[in-house]
Amino acid sequence: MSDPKNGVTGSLEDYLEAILRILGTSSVARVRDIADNLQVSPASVTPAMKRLAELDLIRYSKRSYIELTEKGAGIARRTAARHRLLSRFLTEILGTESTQAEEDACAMEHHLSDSSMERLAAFFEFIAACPELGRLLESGFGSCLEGLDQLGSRCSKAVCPIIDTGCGEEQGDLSSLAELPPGCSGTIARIKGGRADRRSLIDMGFIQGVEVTMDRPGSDELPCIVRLDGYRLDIPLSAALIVLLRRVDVTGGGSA
Amino acid sequence: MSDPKNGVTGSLEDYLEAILRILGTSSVARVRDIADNLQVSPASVTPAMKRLAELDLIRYSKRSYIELTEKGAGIARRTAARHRLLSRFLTEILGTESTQAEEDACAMEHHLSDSSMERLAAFFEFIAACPELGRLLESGFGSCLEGLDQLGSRCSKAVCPIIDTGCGEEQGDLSSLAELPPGCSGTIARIKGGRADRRSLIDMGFIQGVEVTMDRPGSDELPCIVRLDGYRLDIPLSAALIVLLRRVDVTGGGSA
DNA sequence: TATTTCTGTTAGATGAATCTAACAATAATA
DNA sequence: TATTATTGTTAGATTCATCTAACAGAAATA
Repeated sequence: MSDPKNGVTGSLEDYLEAILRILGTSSVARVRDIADNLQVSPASVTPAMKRLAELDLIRYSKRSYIELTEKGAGIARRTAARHRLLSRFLTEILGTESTQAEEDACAMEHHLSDSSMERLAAFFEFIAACPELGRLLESGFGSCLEGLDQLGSRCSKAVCPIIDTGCGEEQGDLSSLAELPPGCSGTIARIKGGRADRRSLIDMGFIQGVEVTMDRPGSDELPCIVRLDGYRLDIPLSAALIVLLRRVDVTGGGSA
Repeated sequence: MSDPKNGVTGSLEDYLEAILRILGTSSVARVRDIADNLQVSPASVTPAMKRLAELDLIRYSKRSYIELTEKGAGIARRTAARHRLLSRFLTEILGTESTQAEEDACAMEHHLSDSSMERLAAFFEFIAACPELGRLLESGFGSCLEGLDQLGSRCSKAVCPIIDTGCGEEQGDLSSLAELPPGCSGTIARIKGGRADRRSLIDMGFIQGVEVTMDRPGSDELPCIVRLDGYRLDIPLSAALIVLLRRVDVTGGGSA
C-alpha cells in the first residue's frame, strides 16, 4: 500500500547511507559507528540491521561486522547521490548556508523521484557546460543572494533585479499590488523590500508567477483583501506596496 | 528534542494544507472532505483534528465544521507556498512530469527550510526578471530535457550540451574516464549516452562536479575500479567511456 | 585468571500515524 | 414519524522508529 520502495523506508535508507559513509573511511562498519554517525542509540541500530538483513541489503548476523550487499550498496549510493545533488543545489545555486543545506538535503533525499533526480543532475551538467549561464547565475543571482544574508540590507542595485529597485529592465511594465483596481488581476513579478517583509509575503504564497486578484483595495487603516489561488487574504497596504505585478486582464479602470 | 516545528509534524501540516485547499472552494471544511482530500480514512482525521485543536491551529469541537485559526492558516499557507515552489521548480525548471512533480513536492514540502524557501522564491524572481537567463534555460536546457523524455533518444545536438556529443564548446578539454591513467583524478563534466546508461551512472554518484580517481583502468573483460568520494566502485569499461572528465592533478602520464 | 570496560542485544515503553469494525448522531427520505 | 443513508467518533490493533534500562559477550587490563 503505502510501501514506497519495496519496504525500504527513509530511515532504512539513512542506515544504508551511513554504512556506506563509514566504509569510505574505516575498513569495517560496527553498530557503534552507525549509532554515532546517525546520532541514534545503539539499541535502535540492532533492529534496523535485522530488517536490512531480511531485505538482503546487508550481510549481518548477531555481533558481526556489517557489510553491504550489492543491492544495499546500490541503494546507499543512490541515496548519497540524491543527498549530494540536493545539497549542492541548495548551496551552489540557491546559496543556502551549508549547515542548513545539509539538514534540508538529509530530509528531502528520501523523497526525490528518480526522474527528478535525473533532471537535477542534467541541470548541473547544463550549467557547467554553458559558461554564459554560469556567469549569469553567479554574478547576477549569486551577488543578489549575498544581499539576502545581511538581514534587511540591499544588494548592489546594478546587478540584482530582486531586492529594492534593482536593474529591472522591464521596471516600467510593473505596478504595485496596492495600485491594482478592484476586480483586476496581475501576476506577481517580484517582491521588493527588506528580508522580513519579503519573507512574510512569500510565506503567504506571494511568489513570482502566481496570479493575484484585488477584491478590495486598502487604505492606511484598512487592509487590502486579495485572492491568491482562490484563497482570500488580508494584507496591510504597506505589504501590498512592495508586491510588483505584471498586469493581466485589464478589465476595470487604468491606474498609473 | 526531535520536535521540528513546535509539535507540528509533517502529517499535521498536510491536514492544515488540505483544510486551506478545501476552504478555497467550499465554504466549510468537514471531516469527510479532509479524508477524501488526503486519501485517508475518516477515522484518521478525527484524532488529527484533536491534536490541531490542542495546538490552537484550528477551531474544532466534536462534530463541528472545521476552521483555521490565524496561526493555523499561516502554517497552511506557508506549506502550500513551499509546495507550489517545489512543484514549479520541478516542472518549470527541471521539466519533471507534473504528476511526479506533485508527488515529489508533496513529500519534500515539509523539509524545505525557511531560508532555502526564501532563496528558491528569489530564484524564480531572478529568472523572470532576467530575460537572458529565461531564454537560455528554455531553449537550452528545456529542449535538451525533451530529449530525456523520449527514452534513449537524443535531443537536438545544436542546442543540448548534455546528451551525446552536444554543442559542448569546451568539448576539447574533456576526456573520457576510461582514458584516465591510474592514480589520476578528474572532475566529472557530464555523462554522455542514452538515458538508461546515464541514470545508472548518476545513481552510483557520477554527478557533474564530483571528483573521480582511477584505481585500475579496465579492459573489455575487466571492469575499471575508481574512487568516488572515497568509495571504491567497479564499473564496466563501457560505462567509463561515457563519463566525460575535466582532468585535474595530472601527475601520471598523459593520454590523448 | 579476575576484573573492568566497551560493545551489542534484548525487553519493554512511548509516540506518531495509520487502519478496520463497530457504534452514535445527524440528515434525508419515505 | 419511522426508516434509511450519511457522517463522525470511538475502540482496538498495527507498523515504524525511537528510547531507556538491564543484561550478555568480548577485549583490555590488572
